[in-house]
Amino acid sequence: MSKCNDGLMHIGKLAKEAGTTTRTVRYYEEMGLICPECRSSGGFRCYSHEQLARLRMILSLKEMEFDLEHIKVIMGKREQHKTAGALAHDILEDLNERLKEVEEQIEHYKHIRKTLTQTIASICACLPCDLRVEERLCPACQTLNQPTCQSVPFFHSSSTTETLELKL
Amino acid sequence: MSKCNDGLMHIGKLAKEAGTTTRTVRYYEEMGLICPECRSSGGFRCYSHEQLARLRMILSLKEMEFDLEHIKVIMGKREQHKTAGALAHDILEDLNERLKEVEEQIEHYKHIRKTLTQTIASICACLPCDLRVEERLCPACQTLNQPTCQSVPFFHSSSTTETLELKL
DNA sequence: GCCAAACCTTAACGTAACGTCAAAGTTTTT
DNA sequence: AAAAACTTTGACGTTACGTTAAGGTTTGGC
Repeated sequence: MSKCNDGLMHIGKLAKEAGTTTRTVRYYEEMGLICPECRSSGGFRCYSHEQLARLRMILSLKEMEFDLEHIKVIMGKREQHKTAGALAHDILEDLNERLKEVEEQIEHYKHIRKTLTQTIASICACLPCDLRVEERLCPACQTLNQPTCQSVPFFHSSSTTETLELKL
Repeated sequence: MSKCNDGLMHIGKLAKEAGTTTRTVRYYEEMGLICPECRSSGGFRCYSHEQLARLRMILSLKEMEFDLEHIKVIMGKREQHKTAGALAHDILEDLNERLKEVEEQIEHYKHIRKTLTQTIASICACLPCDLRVEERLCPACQTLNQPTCQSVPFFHSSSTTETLELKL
C-alpha cells in the first residue's frame, strides 16, 4: 500500500530520526554530502537506514564543529583506504587538528573572560559617581588612581597589553 | 595645503589608527554606529580624534564579541543617563550578561574537547587493524569489548549521553 | 473512491560582518 | 603636470541553514 516500503523512509522521518530538519538534509544534498537512495514515483526522496547512519555521522562531525567542506573531505576518506587502520590513522589527523583548535577556542574565551572581569571590576568603581556624564574631570577616579572617566578610556589594564577602550 | 588639516583624518588613517579596515568603518557607518565629522570637497570622509576614540570603543566591545546591534544599543546609552554612576550601572548589566555567555562558551568547548578526546582514544584502538574497510566484523573490536567498527557507530560512550556516530 | 490532513517539491530571499573586486573620482607626492 | 596612493559607491560572495510561498503527493479515514 505505502509507496515507501522496504524500510525506506521519506525525508521527514529521516530528519526526525537523526534529530535534524528536512531543510538541513536537503542542504547537505546540495553540498554533495548525502543523497537519497531513490525517489518515489511522485518525486519524494527515499532513504535507507544506511543513509540514516551516514547522516548521523555527518551530524556528529558537525557537533565537533567541523565545517561542511571538511566533513565532505572526511566522509570521502572511507573510499581512499584499504585497511581500517590506515583509515583510522588518516581520520585521527583531522580529529587531533580539530582538538587543537578547540583548545585554542577555550583559551580565546578564557582571555575575553579575563578582560571582561577586569573591566567589570573597574567600572564598579564608578557606581557611586554622581558626576554628569558630560563632565570632563572625575576626582573620584583620580583618587582611585584610575584614568578619568570622561577624557580617557574608561578601563585601561596596566599590567598587561589588554586595553578596553570604554568611555563612560 | 592638505585638504585634511585640523587634525582631521581620512578613512584610511582612521582605520589604521584603530587597527581595522576601511571596509569595516564604512560598514559601521551603514549600520549607524559611527559617522564622519564631515566630508572633503571631493567627498572623502573626514574624522576627528573623538571619532577615533568612539571607533576604538566599538572595536573593544566587538573584541568581547558583542554583536553590532547590541553595540549600537550600548553606544546609545551614554545619552540616556544623567550621572556616570547610572550609566555604569546600566552598562554593567550588559557586561555581566556577556560574561555569563562567555562562560557558557567555555563550558561548551570543554564539552566538545572531552568528546573529541574520547573519540580519539577510541579510534586509536583501530590503528593496528588490518581488516578491509568494507568488512563487516572486526574481531579486534570485539576483543576490546567495543562495538565493531563497520556495522555500528564507531564510538559510543557508555558512561554519558554523548554519542559520536563515526563509522569507519 | 474520495477528501482532508499531513507531507513533500523546488525556488528564492534573509541572516552577520565584513572581504574582495570593479570602475571611476580625489589627493598627495614627485 | 603626471603618477602614485587614496577614496568613492556599488555589488556580489561567504556559512549553514530558517523561513515563507505556491503548488504537487501520500496517507488515513470514511
